[in-house]
Amino acid sequence: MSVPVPTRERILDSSLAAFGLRGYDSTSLDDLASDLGITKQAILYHFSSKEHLLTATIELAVRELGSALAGAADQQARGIQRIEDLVRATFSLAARRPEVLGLVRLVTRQGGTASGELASAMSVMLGEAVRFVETEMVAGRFRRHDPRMLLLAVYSAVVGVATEPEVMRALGLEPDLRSLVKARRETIEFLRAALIAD
Amino acid sequence: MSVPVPTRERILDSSLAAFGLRGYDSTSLDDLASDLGITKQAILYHFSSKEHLLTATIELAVRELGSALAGAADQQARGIQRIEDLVRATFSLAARRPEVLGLVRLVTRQGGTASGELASAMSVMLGEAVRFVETEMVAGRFRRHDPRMLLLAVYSAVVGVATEPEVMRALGLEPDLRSLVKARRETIEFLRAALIAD
DNA sequence: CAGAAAACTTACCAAATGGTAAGTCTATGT
DNA sequence: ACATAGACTTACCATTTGGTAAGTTTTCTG
Repeated sequence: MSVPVPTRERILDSSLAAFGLRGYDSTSLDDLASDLGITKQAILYHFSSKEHLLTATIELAVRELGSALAGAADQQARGIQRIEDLVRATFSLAARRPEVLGLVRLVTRQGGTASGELASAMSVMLGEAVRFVETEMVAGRFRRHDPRMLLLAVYSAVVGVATEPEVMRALGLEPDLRSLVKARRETIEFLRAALIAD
Repeated sequence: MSVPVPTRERILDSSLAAFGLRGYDSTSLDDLASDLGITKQAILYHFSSKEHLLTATIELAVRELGSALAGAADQQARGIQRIEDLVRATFSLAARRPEVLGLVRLVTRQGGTASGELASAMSVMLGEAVRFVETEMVAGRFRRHDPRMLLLAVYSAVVGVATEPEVMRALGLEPDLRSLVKARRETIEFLRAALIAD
């Protein structure tokens, strides 16, 4: 017997999908409401303005991103294994819920008012990542690079591959599950080649 | 004595900047017009609808992208040198005219009606790139990968690094010219490590 | 210089958008 | 049974938006 999902959560789910896949300005409250079979004012009852809705949606995305990554990364894993875990988790998230990474990207690009929270959450994650990469470099398991630049390249490559279906199409690849699996494997290979010290 | 720039071109320049940096839906014709000191109807005189304006803007971006890359890539260059030329050109474009890559990204992501031309232009470029990479692999200068997947990773890494200032900030890097130069150098190092066969 | 085409502007307009005000229905605790 | 609070809906509203119609000014041409 399924418990009915509270309206508030349904709104957040819908707006995460819409904002993440189509963008903030491209999504009207009326669109959201009619998708949910409610009225716009029901949304404004739960979230006092569109911007507040965006803020709450970003919070949700941060939680989902955080739990997806935290759940995947074995804290004990070292070297390329840990990177592999994270890439796998990122691709899995991109396949299951593309809107989450879409929203992260939207916010990191536009940077508006509501982005403070995501920016700080990202800062924490990236700070940990920098320390991890530095440790690996000191231990001689990774090639020497500027850790921050390296992470920027890795982040861009992974999120890009995972979220650019149109580019895949332009390359003659269908963005279906099989291709995504292949893209993940190749991305890991690529990173392995770039990272592992001889 | 500078010749006055025709209104049509001024509109295209403005809309390239606005669409590329802020997005299509986020840019109103009234905004564009008041920036240019003309009325919205002057825009609609030159371009019969907002969508037509987008199409023309995309054409402009494709031309700029094409000439930036064509001008940089020495057709004779082989191996990593050619990749380096292209990365350098891409970063240069990202620094000089971030809106061009922004628009390319916008269109490759949203895919709408007007994207046909850019998609086909990209297909051509990427087709050439695939053949180039294959040649290099056969010649033993590059490691063996799936060329298309490799290009997807390279494209994502380069365009990502060049166009994600917010992520740079989250990493504690200011997206100024010096950091961009450093990012370019590191990206080339990264690609070199990933690509060059032992 | 006449006149026509090009390059605009002023004046509108219908639809969409985010948001407010006020009412309705329902559950719940007293 | 009844007030009360929560969860909505119906009814509006001001602004913004893309777009049309009709004029006006400028530029080119015969």
